[in-house]
Amino acid sequence: MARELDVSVSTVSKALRDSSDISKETISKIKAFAKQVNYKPNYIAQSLKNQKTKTIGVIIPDIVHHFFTKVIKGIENLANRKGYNIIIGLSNESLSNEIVNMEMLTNGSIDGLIISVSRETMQKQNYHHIYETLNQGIPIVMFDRIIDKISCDKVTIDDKKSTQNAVDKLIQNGAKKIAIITTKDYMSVGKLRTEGYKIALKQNNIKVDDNLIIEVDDNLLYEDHLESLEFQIQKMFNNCPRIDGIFAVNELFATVAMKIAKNIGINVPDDLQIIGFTDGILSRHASPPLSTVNQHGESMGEKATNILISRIENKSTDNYRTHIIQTDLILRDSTK
Amino acid sequence: MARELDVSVSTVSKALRDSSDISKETISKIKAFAKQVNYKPNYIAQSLKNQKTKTIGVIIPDIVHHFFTKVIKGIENLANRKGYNIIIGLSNESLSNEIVNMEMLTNGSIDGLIISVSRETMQKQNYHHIYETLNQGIPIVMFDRIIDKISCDKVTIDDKKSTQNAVDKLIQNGAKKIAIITTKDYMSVGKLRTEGYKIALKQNNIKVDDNLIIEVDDNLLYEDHLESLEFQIQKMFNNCPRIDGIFAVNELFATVAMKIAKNIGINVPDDLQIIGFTDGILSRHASPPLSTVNQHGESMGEKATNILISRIENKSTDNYRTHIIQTDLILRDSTK
DNA sequence: AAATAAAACTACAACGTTTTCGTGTTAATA
DNA sequence: TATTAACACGAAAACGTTGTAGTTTTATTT
Repeated sequence: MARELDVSVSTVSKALRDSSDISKETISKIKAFAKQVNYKPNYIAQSLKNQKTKTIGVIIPDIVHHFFTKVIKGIENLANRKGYNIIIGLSNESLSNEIVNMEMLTNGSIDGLIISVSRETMQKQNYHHIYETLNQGIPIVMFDRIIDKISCDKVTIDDKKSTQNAVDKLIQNGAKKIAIITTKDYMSVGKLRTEGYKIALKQNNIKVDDNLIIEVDDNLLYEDHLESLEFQIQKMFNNCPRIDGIFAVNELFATVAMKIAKNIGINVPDDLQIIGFTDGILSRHASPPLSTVNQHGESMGEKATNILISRIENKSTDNYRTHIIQTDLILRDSTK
Repeated sequence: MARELDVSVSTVSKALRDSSDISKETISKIKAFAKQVNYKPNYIAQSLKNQKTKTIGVIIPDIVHHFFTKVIKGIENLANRKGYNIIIGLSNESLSNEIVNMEMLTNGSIDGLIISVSRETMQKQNYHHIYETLNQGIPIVMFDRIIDKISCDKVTIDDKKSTQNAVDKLIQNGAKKIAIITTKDYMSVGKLRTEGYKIALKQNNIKVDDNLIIEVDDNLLYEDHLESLEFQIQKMFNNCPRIDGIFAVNELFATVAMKIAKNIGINVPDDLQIIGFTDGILSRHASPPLSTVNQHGESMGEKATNILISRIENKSTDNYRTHIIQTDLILRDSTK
């Protein structure tokens, strides 16, 4: 472009950035020409020069998942408004995939990272790659599945309290024998929600019955492969036919539980009340529609992005905080 | 790194790439040191040098959508295996968002683009931004919502034929009065599927009844805001109570139709058979589970990626092809 | 007319790589 | 011993920007 207009590249660069030491005529001449040839400054070169990519990395365990897509939507929205692009990596719940993805991104491609770690990462407690990224000076914001011992910014919900409120609601509605369908212990969210469940029971003087705590190993859970889940829930109904409340840590568990209950002639919500977690499409369109805890995934994504960008742009390295997104209970027809 | 080892940057660069004119001892010395300090070559600088970013842009209308997430999963998977990153833009069904996103990406950030255009883009038939990108020499692969008149690679399904097969199945199962719930005409997929529906009827000597073609304006359709959809379906049942088959162009329409039918006492599948489109989570967990046309979103994403990458790496500009992904009919309990 | 100040523009280094070409050292050959 | 070949390494340009530090031109003042 400089060649065509017979000026120096510096002049062009400055003209486009409205520098004060270029005359008005030259500025408008150059801008006109730039528009004409549809000139766009090369982002890569700018990134190299400024040591900023204006790109945020996002790593999640799975994209075919309502909650995560909501979060991404929130991230993308705010990021775009602030002039950032997002580049997405999927770990598929695998530690090695997570590592590969992080290595691909932490070579200068991104200014910061938003991550919800894989199941395997939590299980094996192998956080080496995360520490390394932080040591490289790349800020990280963890969301949803967070790791307490890593010091970085975090955005999550109060899993314990949210569950407690939901179970409280079941109790207030008259339920006495309340089961929880949760995940194995290594998942932070499953663990916390189970704790919340227990607290709610205790505070209402209901004894915790281990037969009513169904721990599903969702390692074994794939798309159409729900047998073990169904089997465990079926067994629970067989063992304790008088269950009148179920709290499920996600909407799939809640939906499947409701289906099985209906199959064996239990009426929802008259005989059995159910509350799930995550306000997804399944809950909304189940029959009856499921009451759920709304996690506000989009707000979560926005919050995470906000924190990350201010971290990127201010470079402060202290005062890591864990931000709590408020949940609320959406009452539909699976509760009285 | 060169400084610390007291060699030149060229030597380091060559050593890491196993150049033949560096001695073995030096190579191993440098590699050892590189590993020790966890050195990673800066991608941005490489991109600038090679004029290749090893990044694929993906623009879709919505990410909170089962089909699109499946496609992304396919894209990400293959892209990663081939050493590419993906960077995602969401148009939110808006033309201006689509344009903004494309401009953010076509400044050197990506080597190629995979896109499913927004509803507004189809409606207004404004393809300026797409032509511009192509003129810049950036290869594009369109999927699902494709635009015939643009010459570039495309990946899609045979909407007409798939629908025809599904409606055929309904007819073979004994349905005589079959409705279709589709979208307004400006959506290529809605239009094609409606055509397929008509062909199936005609081939079976059933007269097309316009009262049985429900065109939903999904501009008006937001998450919880299903009133107009429900109203139109309700009206259809009122007008033609003897409907015994429904083909819906997506799983939401199918699910809602089934819900309304059940509400007014129609038994599925005995009195009414339903087939939807897209094998999503709703279809699988509806009661009864819905028969659907499976679009194989993941294969679609993989195919698109494959085509794009070979286009990027071979730079051939001719022989644009439209690739058809085979669909199949998943028969569940909403059909006999 | 000379000195000074202001305005308008350019040269150049830098960002971190890769690559081509060149140079110096050592070893082999005549 | 002189010539050449093979080997090991380094210097420098290039990718497309930006910003600093000039340099040239024009205008203003004495």
